[in-house]
Amino acid sequence: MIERIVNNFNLNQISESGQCFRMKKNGENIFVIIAGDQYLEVRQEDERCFFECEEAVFENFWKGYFDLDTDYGEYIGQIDSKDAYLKNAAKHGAGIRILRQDLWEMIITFLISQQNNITRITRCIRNICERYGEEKMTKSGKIYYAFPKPEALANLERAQLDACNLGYRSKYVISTAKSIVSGSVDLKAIEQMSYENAKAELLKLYGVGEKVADCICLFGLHQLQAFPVDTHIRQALEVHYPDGFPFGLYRGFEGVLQQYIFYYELQ
DNA sequence: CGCCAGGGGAGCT
DNA sequence: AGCTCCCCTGGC
Repeated sequence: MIERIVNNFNLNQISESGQCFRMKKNGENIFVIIAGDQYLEVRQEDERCFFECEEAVFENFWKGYFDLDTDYGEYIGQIDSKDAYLKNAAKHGAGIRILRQDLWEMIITFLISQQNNITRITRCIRNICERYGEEKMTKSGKIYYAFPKPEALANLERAQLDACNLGYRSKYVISTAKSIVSGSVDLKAIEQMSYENAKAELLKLYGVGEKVADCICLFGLHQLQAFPVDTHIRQALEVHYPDGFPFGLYRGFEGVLQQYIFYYELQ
């Protein structure tokens, strides 16, 4: 078990901020997170965090996954002192971090998220993992399921994904999986691209529009300048920034502020 | 180019 | 029963 003191890190807020749908609260301060083929339990007591894993796995995977080497206070400190709304939003969600999640998982996750709610998105993801992801076992004998590989989804019939509760999003997932498997869209290449180029490439995928592409850039590529605009964000910006959001003040970490606003508006 | 119906329900009040 | 859901595609 690894013990760490971390500032500006709150698993409750991260799990509620709607960026990760494979993080489950499992008791008062205990969270289970599945990422790729890894399984982790974390217990959090304010700034004290207890990660149930080996040192090497923590150093090589989870530390990066939770973005623990980044000081989010640096971002919050740069907020315009005259902007009371944004300051309050950041204060309210100061424990949020932008996780470094897998690109492929984020593509499918945010295809499913469109015109959908958190409860159902979580259920959809669980369904496809349990049916089409590889079954794994922890050292203590707990069964869990990895995220299905592109090949596993590309060969499905629409009805099989309909049964996972995806609705009309089934055809997007199958078509996108086919594009990845065939190599017409190259994920390894996208990981090396600038934000603009990566986004343009993602927009080639059937079912990926402006908003979903930005979510993928932010959560799957850690492109912090991506600023996904959904109906809630649009409304919030119209109310609090009638003359436009001051993107120029926050170059390079716009997406972090987007998360603070999104989480703030959620409450 | 702008507009908007339709997709297929399920979750929440 | 009605409204919403971190929308995108395709047709006009």
